[in-house]
Amino acid sequence: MNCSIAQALEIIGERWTLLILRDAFYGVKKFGRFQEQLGISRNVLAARLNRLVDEGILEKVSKTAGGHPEYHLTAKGHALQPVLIALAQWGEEYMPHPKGQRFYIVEANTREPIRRLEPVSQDGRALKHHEIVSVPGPGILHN
Amino acid sequence: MNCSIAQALEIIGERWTLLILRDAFYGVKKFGRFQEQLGISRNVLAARLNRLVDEGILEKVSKTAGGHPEYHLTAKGHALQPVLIALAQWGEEYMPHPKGQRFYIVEANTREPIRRLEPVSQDGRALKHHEIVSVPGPGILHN
DNA sequence: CAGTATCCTACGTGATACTG
DNA sequence: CAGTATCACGTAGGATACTG
Repeated sequence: MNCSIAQALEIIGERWTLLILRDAFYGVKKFGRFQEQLGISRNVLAARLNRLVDEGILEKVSKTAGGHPEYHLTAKGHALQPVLIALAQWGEEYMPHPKGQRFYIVEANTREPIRRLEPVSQDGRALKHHEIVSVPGPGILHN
Repeated sequence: MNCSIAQALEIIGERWTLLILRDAFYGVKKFGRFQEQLGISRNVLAARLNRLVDEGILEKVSKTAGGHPEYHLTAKGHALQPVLIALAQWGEEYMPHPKGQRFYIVEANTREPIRRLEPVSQDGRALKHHEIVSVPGPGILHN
């Protein structure tokens, strides 16, 4: 399916994958930490990590201080942050915890919550969902 | 798992679901159109649509002009647009089609491409991935 | 056209045991 | 600790036939 969303989901649409990446953004790097955080079985975790390394989303760093390998987000991996933020904000808004926000995504320096992620025009105006359309480009037209 | 990302994925993490929603954003409303667009089997499509209606993401409208039911995005559904945009932009950037962009997401009026989705601080500064952290809120602390 | 019901298969997942 | 190998299970998915 020639669609960037479908292509993206081919990789990160697998179960567990986005949760692994969520933890990676939280700073988790070691196999065992992922495993205990997620409660995922070891073989599946290994498969997912390998896949993410193959796709260039994580980088396996073998020569670490402790002698144990670590998994680091690459630039391609870091570029997924908006996806996770969008998911988190949607989840907080429409499936809230009764006691309030589970997490605040804040600016590291000021500790101020960031804005809700929203589409903006080139000149910086926020766009409502009906002000947006998608139009075919060369990648679709020339098959 | 008490995490807004995990909660969100519980619903929209199922295979096909985000592709169904992508088509819904493209304006697809009828069962048959979804089916032919996606090449999904009818029973699975029916299950997914029902789930999305149950979750308040789609609304089933039975009294239409043609007499056939339609599925419309609700506010909760429209709120997922940033997720899809983030996925699409990531896919276009890191898994590009050799002939160029498959789609441009543009402002409806001007036909100008929108900006890349990015986290911004309250006062509107763009934030790099390392300038962002997430801190626990009441929904986590009080279990 | 818009589903539902049934069957069958394949794959994803977890549990466990094993290795370096 | 960081995996790999194997097995056993459940379920998601497609195909097909049927219904209003």
